[in-house]
Amino acid sequence: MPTITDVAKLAGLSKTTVSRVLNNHPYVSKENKVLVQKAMEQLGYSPNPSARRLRGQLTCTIGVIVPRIVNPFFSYLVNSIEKVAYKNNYQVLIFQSDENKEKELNFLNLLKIKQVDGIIMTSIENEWDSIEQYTKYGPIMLCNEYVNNAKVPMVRLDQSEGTYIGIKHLIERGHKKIGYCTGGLFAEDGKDKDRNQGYQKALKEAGIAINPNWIFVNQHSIEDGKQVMNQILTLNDRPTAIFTGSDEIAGGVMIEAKKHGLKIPDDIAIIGFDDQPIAELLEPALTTIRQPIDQMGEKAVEGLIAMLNNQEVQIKKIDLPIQLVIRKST
Amino acid sequence: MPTITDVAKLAGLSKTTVSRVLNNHPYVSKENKVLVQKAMEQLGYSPNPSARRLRGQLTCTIGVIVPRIVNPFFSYLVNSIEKVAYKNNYQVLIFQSDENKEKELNFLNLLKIKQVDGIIMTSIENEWDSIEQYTKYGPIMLCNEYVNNAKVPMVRLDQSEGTYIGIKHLIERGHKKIGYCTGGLFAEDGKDKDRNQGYQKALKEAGIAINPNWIFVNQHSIEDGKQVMNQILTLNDRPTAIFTGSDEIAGGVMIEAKKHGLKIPDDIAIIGFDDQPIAELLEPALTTIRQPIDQMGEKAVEGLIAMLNNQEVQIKKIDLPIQLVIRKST
DNA sequence: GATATATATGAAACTGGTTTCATATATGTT
DNA sequence: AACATATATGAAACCAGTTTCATATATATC
Repeated sequence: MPTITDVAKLAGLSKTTVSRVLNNHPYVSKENKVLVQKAMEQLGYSPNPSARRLRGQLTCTIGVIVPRIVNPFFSYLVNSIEKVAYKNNYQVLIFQSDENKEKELNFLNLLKIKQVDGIIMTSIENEWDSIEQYTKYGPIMLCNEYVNNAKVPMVRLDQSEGTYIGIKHLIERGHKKIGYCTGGLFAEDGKDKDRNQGYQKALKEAGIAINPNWIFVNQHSIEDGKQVMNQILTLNDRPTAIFTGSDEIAGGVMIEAKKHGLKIPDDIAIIGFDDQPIAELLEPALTTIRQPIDQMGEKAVEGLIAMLNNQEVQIKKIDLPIQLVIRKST
Repeated sequence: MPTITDVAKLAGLSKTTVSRVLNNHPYVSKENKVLVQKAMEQLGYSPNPSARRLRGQLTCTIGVIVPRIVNPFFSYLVNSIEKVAYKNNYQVLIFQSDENKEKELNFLNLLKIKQVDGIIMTSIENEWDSIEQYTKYGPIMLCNEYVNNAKVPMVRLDQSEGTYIGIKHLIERGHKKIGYCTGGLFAEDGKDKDRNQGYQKALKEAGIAINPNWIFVNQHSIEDGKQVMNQILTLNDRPTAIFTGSDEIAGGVMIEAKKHGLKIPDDIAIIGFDDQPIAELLEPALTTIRQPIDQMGEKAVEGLIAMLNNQEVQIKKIDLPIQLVIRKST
């Protein structure tokens, strides 16, 4: 591996001048700049990132925190993040928080020790106060999950509106008994809180009272969905429709409903969230609320890189469009 | 951020001794070792990885190459790799080759410039000859995809056997006209070649001739699966069963078959590969060949870390068990 | 008791870059 | 012409560690 010294020797100049060319400093003559560039090319030189890093500079790495990569929503998000990062010559360090507060802080610490230039958080486990202090070590961008009053940029969609149009769709189909799955019922901020608000708003508008028996908390996976359905089956007064909060939960609900001979959507209508590929594969195909995942990833990376380049951090909230995709399950 | 110098000062010793403690060198007295450890604890010291890296040592980062993270097979693999890596204090740099040779080489280059300690390749785009040269910069471990005669360790399962039991299962169900999807028909080595062999072996044993019209090359995604089904529909002489090579392709085949009124498995039997979560969600539930993904990821990371620790590189092939999961689609 | 070996420690050199500082020359201004 | 400023360059210090080398002491061997 050639070093900066090799390049300097070949070009007949000092390390300093080579470093200046490398970093686009002013005050290098055109002729010498060309000389250096030729020498670099001839040697196939590329600067050692560790050495640059040591001096407190670029690491060309961005960290991404996801709760679980196996959740297709997040693997699609990581996919688009990685693609845009690659185009911009950034590497992507991936990290699963596993919904564990300590793991999350461990990863944020990489900002402090200059292992990553910035971090995209697609989920948030800790209180915002604990996270905020890390922003002094490098930029943090929120994508998907968010904290409304946080002073960092965020890419998100209006979860309240998404849930509202989903529930409203069920009401328009004639349903009055609507089940509701949520990540957290008493969320004080962010996605779950906004979703809960959308749910309440839609019911209130239609003059429908909330039935606590039909609310299912802390739901995420296919397995959770199955359990929700089994819980519903034990009820005397059952909901005729259910809003699931993710296509995975919807899949679990559906498989278990069919197993017990229920017809979808006649006996129970199901609506998902995300519009993942499985939405189309399910039988009947799943009505769901589409999130523009690719766009979310793109905007997040572009925003983060912008923060890394412009010194002045702009705190922007980027809201993306939301869309109801009606298929056969409602 | 405290540095090694701060620790040395507080302990009243030299940087050298602190470094020795840090790296478990012999010849440090017990008393001084304790002194150093106490100082480190008191200061909340953690060594700067860039500085260590610069000296050509540990980066505590392993790279993982996947073709596409959105393929659930690979997101599950990455999941288990990340979990085991985290337990062992390693970070995971993720990289999508997108089935692009140049991108793959770009990533392997991180080994050369000491950005990662080692790399796990879950897919292989380039000829092995081009890849092999990178092994001199750091260990490469193959996981899932493999090159039989490569002199690097690999974690895999017997793809030939997997395909063989899958096809044999179809034959036992009375099928004689069996369609076959494959990544590459003329693969000279690795997974696809072995799968093709298993396919041929099963047919040969049953005295069934291969019909080239029923072979579909370069298949990977749900969309591909749909196209396969559409191609089948154009045939006068159609297969009565199809081996798909992945649950995703199987899903695509199934959705399209149902769309055209075919009954599964009566009109066409479908068998997948991987046993992904969707296998169970499909209607009818998918018969498939299970790959022990979690175990593959675990073994790959453990193997790579072993190579990084023991200087002597053991070239081991780890074969994992394979299993036919019979559901309703066959 | 003399010599060889194992244990223990620190000063200084080194890794590959970036940054600071000193210096030299070219250009602009009065 | 005298002085100020802009341009251009390199030597040396620096980042935070690791490694080499020199040296001192303790223990083992003959």
